[in-house]
Amino acid sequence: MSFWLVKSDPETYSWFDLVRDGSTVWDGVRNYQARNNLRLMTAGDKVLVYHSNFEKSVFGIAEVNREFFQDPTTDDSNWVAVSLRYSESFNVPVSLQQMKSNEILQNIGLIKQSRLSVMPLTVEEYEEIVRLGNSKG
DNA sequence: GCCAACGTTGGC
DNA sequence: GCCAACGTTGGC
Repeated sequence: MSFWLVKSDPETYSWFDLVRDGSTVWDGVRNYQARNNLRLMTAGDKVLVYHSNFEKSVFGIAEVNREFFQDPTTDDSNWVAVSLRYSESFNVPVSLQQMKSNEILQNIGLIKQSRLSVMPLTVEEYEEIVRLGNSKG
């Protein structure tokens, strides 16, 4: 099993939309590096969902429930989508600032390469973010 | 709203 | 194949 972090502009599609919908097609990715990561996802992989822009926090955990397929929003076969299923919401969202000041998380793509929208996490990084998200208040 | 970082495009 | 110009993203 692998671990990932995906970014979304909450005005386009937010974590709360995923909570409501139960699952969604993660489409519209138009960056080769992000696309390559989508192609590496396998069913059951854990995916943290981050809001860019004004919220800048990880809100919870989703799971890959359908591996990559042609992005339905384009006929261009370069681009793929996956389907994600809601898994669990954090007690407290984990902010970008918290992650930046955490030693374990110094090398995550979110900090190192702020424009990449789909990135892998190590198990240590994944578990640290989940730990922060499930801590009390 | 500004700007840094980065990706893409196109002229040569 | 290089690189300048341009567009987009996202943090501040």
